Amino acid sequence: MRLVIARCSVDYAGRLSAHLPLATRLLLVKADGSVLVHSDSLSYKPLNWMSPPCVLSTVEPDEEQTEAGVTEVWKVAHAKTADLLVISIHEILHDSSHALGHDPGLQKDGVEAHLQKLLAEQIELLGDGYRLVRREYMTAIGPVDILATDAAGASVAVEIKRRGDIDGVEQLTRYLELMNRDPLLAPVSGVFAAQEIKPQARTLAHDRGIRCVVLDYDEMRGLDDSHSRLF
Amino acid sequence: MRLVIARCSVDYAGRLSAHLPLATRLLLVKADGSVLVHSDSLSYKPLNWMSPPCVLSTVEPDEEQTEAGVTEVWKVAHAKTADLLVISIHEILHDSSHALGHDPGLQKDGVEAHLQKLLAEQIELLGDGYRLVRREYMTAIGPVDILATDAAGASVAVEIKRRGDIDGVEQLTRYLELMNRDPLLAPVSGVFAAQEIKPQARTLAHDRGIRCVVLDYDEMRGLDDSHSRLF
DNA sequence: GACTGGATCTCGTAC
DNA sequence: GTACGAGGTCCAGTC
Repeated sequence: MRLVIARCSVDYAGRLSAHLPLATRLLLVKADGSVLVHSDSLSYKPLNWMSPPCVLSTVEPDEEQTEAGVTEVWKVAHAKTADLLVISIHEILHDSSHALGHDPGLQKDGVEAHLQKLLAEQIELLGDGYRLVRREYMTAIGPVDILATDAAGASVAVEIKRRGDIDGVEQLTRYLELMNRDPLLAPVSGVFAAQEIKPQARTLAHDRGIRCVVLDYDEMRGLDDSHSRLF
Repeated sequence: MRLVIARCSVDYAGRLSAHLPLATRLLLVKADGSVLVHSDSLSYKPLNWMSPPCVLSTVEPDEEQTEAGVTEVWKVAHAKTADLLVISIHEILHDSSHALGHDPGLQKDGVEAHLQKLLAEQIELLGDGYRLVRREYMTAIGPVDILATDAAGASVAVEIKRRGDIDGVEQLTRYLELMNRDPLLAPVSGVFAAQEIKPQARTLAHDRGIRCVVLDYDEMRGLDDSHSRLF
């Protein structure tokens, strides 16, 4: 990764035309050749950029550009499309390169895993007297998201999805079939819990005697104190 | 703007939970307090970030963290929501700060200006015998995008929009009223040109005797050679 | 490979 | 302020 702080102007021609007047900015050249132009505010999104695969070439400024104060011109061309990013550099204030190595990448515990954790902690949301047996209860065909017991002590298998679709109902149905063959567990009833349940999924679930529960993620997060552990 | 290259792990808790295992990354702290975490590939989007308004505080690692090799912990808290980004730094390999000053921001010559330029160059798209008089033809209430003449030599005012909405038709109507009072120009007919024209706008335009022309941006760009000038 | 839908979407603009 | 639509959308999944 190469970090350059430079006074520069930038032109982009591709799906649109855009221009950045002369100012001091960060030029970020990544190992894959991609280039990002960042200003000192307005986070997240670069002012301008070129996505990989692309090729950076440095060329000498022509006479006109030299007179205008340009010392160096970067041309970043996309390898497949005609997109072109031209960075006209007037002055380089900082230039350093760094070997970062491979990045293992982002792990999104994401919403489904988080919902599972929250619901396990707030299992009483399913009804009075409900108690958690365990998360990720293992069966021969895979783990059930949550195994609980109701007020009468009967087993309840819970399948959690962010968006409740037919697939999720089918999945829960397979678990229920299998678990109901186990005399130690049977009878096992099913709960299909999701932030949003599609009408088709709801119909199918009801048809199979599976209860549907819509989860209010924000409210559950509000009740939860786990993210305060980071403080 | 502060640039830090560091071996670090990152945790985010907010609208979702996410974790970045220990690796070497770029930490970018902007003047507005926002923080971006970038890896050396996969351009454009940071691996993780915190948007302004937010507050960065540096805290000492606790005993457990120190034993794990953490030398410094950054906590970036959003000012309004409960979003929190925690960066556990194991080693700082580079650290520099730079005053960038204000950025004039991106000028999207964008599609409308580009369409205007292209249509001026390809004015015959409006019909055989059409000729360009000038772009940005000035009137008392503002510039008309394009003034042209048709095959008979009569004046034609062209309003160009990316998306043709009712507003654009109203705008062109005002220009036409004004220009038709000028005996040197009158009679002036109107053309409403856009990549996409909404049904309501089309109806209104036809009702006022204004012709609608849908522009094929890609095709016009294909005929154009101006963006090749950048090469 | 094309297609589809989600996103810590972001970013405008109209209302 | 909120609501709606577009984005150089990006991105990951599926067909």
